[in-house]
Amino acid sequence: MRQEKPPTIKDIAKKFKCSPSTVSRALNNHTSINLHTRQNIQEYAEKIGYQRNKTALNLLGNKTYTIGVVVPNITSYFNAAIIDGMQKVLEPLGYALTIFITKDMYASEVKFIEKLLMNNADGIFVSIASETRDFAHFNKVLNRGIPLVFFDRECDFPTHRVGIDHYLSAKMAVQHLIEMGCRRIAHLKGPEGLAVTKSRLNGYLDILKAHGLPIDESLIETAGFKGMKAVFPTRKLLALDEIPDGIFAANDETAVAAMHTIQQHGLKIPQDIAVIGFDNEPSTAFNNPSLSTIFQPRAELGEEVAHVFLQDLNDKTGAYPMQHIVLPTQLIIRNSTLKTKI
Amino acid sequence: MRQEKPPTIKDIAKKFKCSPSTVSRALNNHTSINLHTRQNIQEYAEKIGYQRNKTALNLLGNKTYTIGVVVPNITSYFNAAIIDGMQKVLEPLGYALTIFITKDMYASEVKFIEKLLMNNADGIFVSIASETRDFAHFNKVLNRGIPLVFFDRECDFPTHRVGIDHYLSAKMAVQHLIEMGCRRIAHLKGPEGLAVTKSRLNGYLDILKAHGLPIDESLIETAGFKGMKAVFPTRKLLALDEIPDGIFAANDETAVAAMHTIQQHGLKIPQDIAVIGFDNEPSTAFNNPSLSTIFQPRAELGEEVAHVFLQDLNDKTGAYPMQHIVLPTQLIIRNSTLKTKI
DNA sequence: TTGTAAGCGTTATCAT
DNA sequence: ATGATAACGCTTACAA
Repeated sequence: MRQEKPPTIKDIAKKFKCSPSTVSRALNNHTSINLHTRQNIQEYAEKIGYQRNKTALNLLGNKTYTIGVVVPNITSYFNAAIIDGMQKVLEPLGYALTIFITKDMYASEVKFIEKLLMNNADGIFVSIASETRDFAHFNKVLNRGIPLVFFDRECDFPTHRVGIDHYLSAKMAVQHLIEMGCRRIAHLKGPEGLAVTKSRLNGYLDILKAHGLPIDESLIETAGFKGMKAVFPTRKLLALDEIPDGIFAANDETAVAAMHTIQQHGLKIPQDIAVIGFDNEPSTAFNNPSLSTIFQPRAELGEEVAHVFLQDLNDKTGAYPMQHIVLPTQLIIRNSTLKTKI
Repeated sequence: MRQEKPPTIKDIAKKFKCSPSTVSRALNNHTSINLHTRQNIQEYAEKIGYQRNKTALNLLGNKTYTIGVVVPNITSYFNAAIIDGMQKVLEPLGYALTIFITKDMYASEVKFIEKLLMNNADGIFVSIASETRDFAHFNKVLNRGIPLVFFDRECDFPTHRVGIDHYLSAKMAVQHLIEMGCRRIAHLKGPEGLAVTKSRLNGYLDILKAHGLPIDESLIETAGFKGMKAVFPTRKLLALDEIPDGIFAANDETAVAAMHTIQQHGLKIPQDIAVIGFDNEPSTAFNNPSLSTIFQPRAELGEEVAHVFLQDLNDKTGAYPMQHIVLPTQLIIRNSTLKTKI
């Protein structure tokens, strides 16, 4: 059972006492090959379960049909759904997705890009690690002419980008809290060092200013993207002399953790404190209370990344312009912010 | 910028006016090569950013350092965390994980296995699709001597398997409900056609019997693994003349959806109905009330899969015995079942 | 210490 | 209609 080497084109050639090239052509259904032998060979190949060796093809054609996806994590619904969207578009075209998880570490990111280069990936999709400050490792990718697409997380590097408008979306979220009557709105920020964290913070600040509301530094805490990390910052908010009456959280995970912490504290949501999240993970509809949030079109994000890649790849002139695609988000109003009926 | 072909060993050879083999050996640090030229070549290679072409290596060595992971989905935290565990063990050893998402479709599963075979994957890990009844597509994998490891979902096919004891875990969960005073316990089953669904159902049935509790068919509903799909079955339970006082859900997602539905109905958890889930997704600790559940060691599951693969691969005799690894689960008691203090 | 040549599996070009 | 050969990038006996 072990050891059984897969049959090659040569094995078939021997069987038919013909040359490997004949077999190759027959298998590729070349009309130049005698219909009879062609069919015979095809049948036999089928019978013995012959399969083209893709590695050999790769070496020849310089195309691997492999795409590297470098992400901080895949356990967040958001990233998983994006990958889902990528596969939906790319798999039918014969591409396989190779996933590398950086855990937000710069060193891993660099290593994975190197690997992908060695493996001759046909394309590379990246959601930048939060640790990453230097982008030199991506220069090689560009120099090799490999399509490189960044998604979700923003960053300054001259390549394709697919994401949403974090600044605007933050504004939408906080604007909604204001409309619900909140006047003392806290922000549980995402991870330090991420451009999107800054963008959202700016959205939060600007919309407060626009409404003439004061900025209170003590209402701004860093919670990251993990629920566990949000508990302590939330407690700090609840320990303030004047507690907030609304919270804009970095994502749904932190929002849910914040809600739990608030409820543990004996306060009511949204009556005492309204909470809004970010992402619209499916489970948030089932929270108690259900969570208001900003919907990100994650599957579409993934599909769009794939499309940009394909267009770049198919562009013969090599002059495919850099894409910067921004998909619209959506305010989802549920019970966690519904202080008054609207 | 485009087109820049990656440098090959030949390019370096030309530069140094030596043969490709010399370069190859120098790059591999063969002691037979003059230390001086060896270093020169290495430096130059480094300088121009030379990287071995892995495709060529693959063709030579018949090893791709690629592992195919075939899963129903990656958006469930559970599967994502398993993949995480796999990467943790395998990536440092140079393996890359290629992910294929079947969406529980048999046809996709077959197609992906074919692909993986063509791509000369070094190993294949599978969580079987719920549609799959026939396992013929896996025979080729075994015949080619490619290590095949099934994980999570149970099924009858003679290959390695890594998972938990679903029967026993279900018993644990329901036993707990009984201990909390539940006497009319409903079961929201997982997807039809899955062996684990049956195993858990059997656990549920057997433990009820063991406690002398009656089996009521109307208390057994199919909810699948998706929250949305659990709402209607839960409503059916709530519409019964005699509603249940406890629910054992297929997983946390359905448990949370069930809780929400129950609360919408004006009932209290756990006072009116206790609810227990399965998996222990991190977010469930933050639910209101927090969700009791069965913890599955998902990361360890993934790591164990990787270890089994490695052992099989390294076994020169080809007689590595079939592994059937069962990892222990754990009852996590939270507020959704705490009718009385314990 | 270094070069030559064969080979991994396939296809394309050029002959025949 | 089919065969021989070179090529893809690299490694490794075997020679020198």
